[in-house]
Amino acid sequence: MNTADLRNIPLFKNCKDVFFKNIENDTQQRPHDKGQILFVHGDEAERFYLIKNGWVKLFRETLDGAQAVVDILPAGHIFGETSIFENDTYPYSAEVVEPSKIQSFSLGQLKKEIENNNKLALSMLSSMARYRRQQDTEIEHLSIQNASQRIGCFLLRLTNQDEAGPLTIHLPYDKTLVASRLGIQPETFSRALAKLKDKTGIHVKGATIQIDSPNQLTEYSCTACSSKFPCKDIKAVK
Amino acid sequence: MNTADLRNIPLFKNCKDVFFKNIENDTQQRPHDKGQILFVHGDEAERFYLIKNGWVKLFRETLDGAQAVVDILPAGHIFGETSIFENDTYPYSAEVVEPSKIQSFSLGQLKKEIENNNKLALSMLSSMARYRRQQDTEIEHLSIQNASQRIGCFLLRLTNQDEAGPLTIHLPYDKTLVASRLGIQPETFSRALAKLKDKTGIHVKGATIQIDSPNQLTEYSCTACSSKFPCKDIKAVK
DNA sequence: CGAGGGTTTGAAGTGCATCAAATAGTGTGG
DNA sequence: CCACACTATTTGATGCACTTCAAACCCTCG
Repeated sequence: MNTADLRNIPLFKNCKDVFFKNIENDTQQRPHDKGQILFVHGDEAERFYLIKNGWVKLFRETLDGAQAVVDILPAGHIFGETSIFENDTYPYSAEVVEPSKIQSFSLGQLKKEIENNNKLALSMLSSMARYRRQQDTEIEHLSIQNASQRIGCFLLRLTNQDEAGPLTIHLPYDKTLVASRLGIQPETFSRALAKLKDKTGIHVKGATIQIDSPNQLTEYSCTACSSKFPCKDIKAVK
Repeated sequence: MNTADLRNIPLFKNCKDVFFKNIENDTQQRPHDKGQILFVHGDEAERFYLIKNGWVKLFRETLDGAQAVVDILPAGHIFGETSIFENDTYPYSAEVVEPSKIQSFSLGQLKKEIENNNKLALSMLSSMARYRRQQDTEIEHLSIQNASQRIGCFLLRLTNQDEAGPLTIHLPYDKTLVASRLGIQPETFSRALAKLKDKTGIHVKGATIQIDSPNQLTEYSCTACSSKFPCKDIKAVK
């Protein structure tokens, strides 16, 4: 895969060359190691980021050290861009979870463009609405689904949600990370996945999971969700 | 209190008289009884709503009957307006929980205005960003705070968050509703509130709660939250 | 091969849900 | 103003789900 480009982000589909020229004028790109913190929740925000390749975890942390994972993003995604509506502070912390190449851009430029380009403002509204839909669903899942159902739901959203027949998927990142993404402890994740195996006949071998009957999985998980499957809006990896 | 008016909604602060004239051209208002359903998640959305007085619960429901409360809104709030970014379907159901007067407006008019008035688009972006902040916090609370901490947090967000001394508040609606709002069962709510009483020295008498030491409450609840108190952004009743 | 991280398993404890029933509170009609 | 009906809230008893702590296992990679 080629590295990601700002021009391919749906959010910017209505932006003209001038915008890209301007914003690329003030850009930085560098490789980051696993574990590196890009910024911390509450930091003053001057730049937004594009993942050229790798993975980035967005999270929030409490005083007593507990962590809530907001999202885990793959290449092609931007983050930190909403800070312009958050008093110019980052609404979460960002940590690189795989060796990654990450590019950053000026938030000021973006802000200027949004204020003058109604099309961009509308795109941003759409993208925030999509995010909102996902968060609403996330809240619902946290309060209604049990651990196994959440895992099942996550697996289904990793598929293209079209095929009825057997299919094989790979977890996009460590089980521990998947667990944190779903608000589950690693130990519980392991046990809950075993339970899911019992209930839905999936086969697990390391990070590879074979789903013989997607129906059985939707039966098990989507019963405890208000969205009807397929739910392409709320993919596990967007 | 007077009944709420569209012109006082922050979202519309940058709209001209023409807009209000147009939109008020196509308006309906009527009283609703407790328990009435205004629309259901997934319904085609043609109108958005303003609560003139009363209370409205927004929620989602799963196949097996479980319910996740999205929010509970007082007079002066609009809802359903984001449907224009959700394929013109409502992203939640709405139920009147107190006898209420509710006014509705054309989503088409709103959409037209947003597409032509960049100021309005920007206001909407701000308002969606605020919502997003609240949702992020909600997710964090659900996965990190225990029931008593969530209640404590809720109580604190009912206050004006300024005074250090003793203060008295009233629950804005039934304890059962508060419980559902916080994703807690009524029985658990009752017990968790009792526990909170022990831990923080608050006094509870019906819907009236006296907080002798707000500090003790923040100590107890805000330790398990990533936002620092005061957190006026994420009020319990907005 | 050995070190280290990721993953699983075991044992025990905690918190919340559930079901059932008692109690408090509110509004109604007599 | 009282008794009744109905709802909201509390209390008790029990079970299940998830967490925690500890230890074993497994896999990968130098």
